[in-house]
Amino acid sequence: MTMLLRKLESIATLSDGEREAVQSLPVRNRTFGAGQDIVRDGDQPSHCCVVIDGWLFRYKILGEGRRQIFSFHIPGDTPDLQSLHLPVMDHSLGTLTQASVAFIPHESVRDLTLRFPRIGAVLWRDTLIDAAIFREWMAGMGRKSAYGRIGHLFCEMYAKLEAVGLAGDYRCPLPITQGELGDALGLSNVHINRVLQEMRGKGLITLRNNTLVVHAWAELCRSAEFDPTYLHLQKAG
Amino acid sequence: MTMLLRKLESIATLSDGEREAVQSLPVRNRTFGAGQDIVRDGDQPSHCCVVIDGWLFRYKILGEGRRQIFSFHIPGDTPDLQSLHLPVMDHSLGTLTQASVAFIPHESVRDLTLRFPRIGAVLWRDTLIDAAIFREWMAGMGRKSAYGRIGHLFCEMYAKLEAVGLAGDYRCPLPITQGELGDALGLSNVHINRVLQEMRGKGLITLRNNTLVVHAWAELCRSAEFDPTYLHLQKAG
DNA sequence: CGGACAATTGATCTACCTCAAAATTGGTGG
DNA sequence: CCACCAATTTTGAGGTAGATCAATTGTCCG
Repeated sequence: MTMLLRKLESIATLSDGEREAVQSLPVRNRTFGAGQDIVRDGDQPSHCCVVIDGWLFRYKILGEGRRQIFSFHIPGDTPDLQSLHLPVMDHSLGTLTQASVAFIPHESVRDLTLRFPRIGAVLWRDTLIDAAIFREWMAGMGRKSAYGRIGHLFCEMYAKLEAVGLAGDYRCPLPITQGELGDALGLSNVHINRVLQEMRGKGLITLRNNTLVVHAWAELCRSAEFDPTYLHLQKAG
Repeated sequence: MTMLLRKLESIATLSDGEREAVQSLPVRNRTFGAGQDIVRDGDQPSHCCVVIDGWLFRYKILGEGRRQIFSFHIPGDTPDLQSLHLPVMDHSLGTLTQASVAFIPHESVRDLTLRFPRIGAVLWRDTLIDAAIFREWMAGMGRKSAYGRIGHLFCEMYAKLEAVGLAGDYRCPLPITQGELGDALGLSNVHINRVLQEMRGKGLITLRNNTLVVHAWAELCRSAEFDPTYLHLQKAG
């Protein structure tokens, strides 16, 4: 459970007892290939999960092949905490890349939050940040241009990766296809492609081999109206 | 605190002790005119709030007069629980109509959740449903037509109002202007107007005097792809 | 009765979509 | 190491849902 611990400690400072309790959680690890579902819309999961390695994403299928992607998840994330309190899934969780995922029984997590309310608060807080990110995406889809939305997603993913030590130097992994970007941002893959070329043309970014390099961070943030406040990256009081 | 109690009991059955603890919360009531801010982007609130009467909404201002509305709130809602764990606001909360709002100090709510973890779980659950609604709006803004989005919002508001006894008979209050609908759904007020006329023309709905009447519920749900699962209206186990 | 706000209408424009094909890329087995 | 397959990216050519701008009309109150 090192990954979960690292995530929790990035959010709040834990006592020895808390740390030990987290480490003694009964965890079962599983690996998945790319493009597999971990939990499906309508399921009633009995476990929460923590991303150990690889990327996951949450999505929902609408009719006629339409798909909306809600979030991308990186190592340390707990993309499925909601099933702790909402028994039936209203969306799906799948892998973007090959991934290693740790599963913890709901019962153990509930017990943990009862014995250590501060850990409960940290997990609750995590789901609130999740919601804050949803709001930010909503603002993008409702009121920003394709250019602004794409730039914003790049800023967000870089900031999140950097915060857990998986990126730096304005360079980060980004194993997301243009089609997936479109389904996340409410755009077509064709239009994503054209806007990416425009951003490349301006020398703002490079995106190749699943790697994003931002050549002009300040300019990217400005044009995407990116303000990281909503990520609430600072530690909790 | 009758309103909060009613809301909590609509979600889970409370014990006598829990009920009493909720009722003895130190509450301060305030009334607001229409169009006033209750909490602003950047604030660090010290209280949570519960809607007693009237409608609220959450929103964020982007540049150049653009605004994104994230949610509408009706009596019984707790639109500001996130400030309990995220000290600085990343959006604003304002009134849509004249409204009466109850404020409870964060400290008291935290204390309540410590003494009665089940209440904490219910509140946490409430914020998770909030996030589920955000996801549903995202899916609408990303992948649905204006027609589908508007219809979906009508279904959602009716379902939420009906669940707390504020609507029935396919008729409900809806004190939302066409401009506000547009800012919620990522559309212009002009287009909202035209789509509403189309829905009226088909005999689907009536919307006048801040009152919505749905004449063909099943057809509206179908055309909006509305499935209430995401509202998680059933009581918690 | 007047003033402000909300709804409606008309005309024009454009950001982004759809469809379809071609070019690239990356992974795989031989 | 190469050839090949499938998935992705890229390009081109229309098409359209919804935006913008600017009146006009309607409605609600004080």
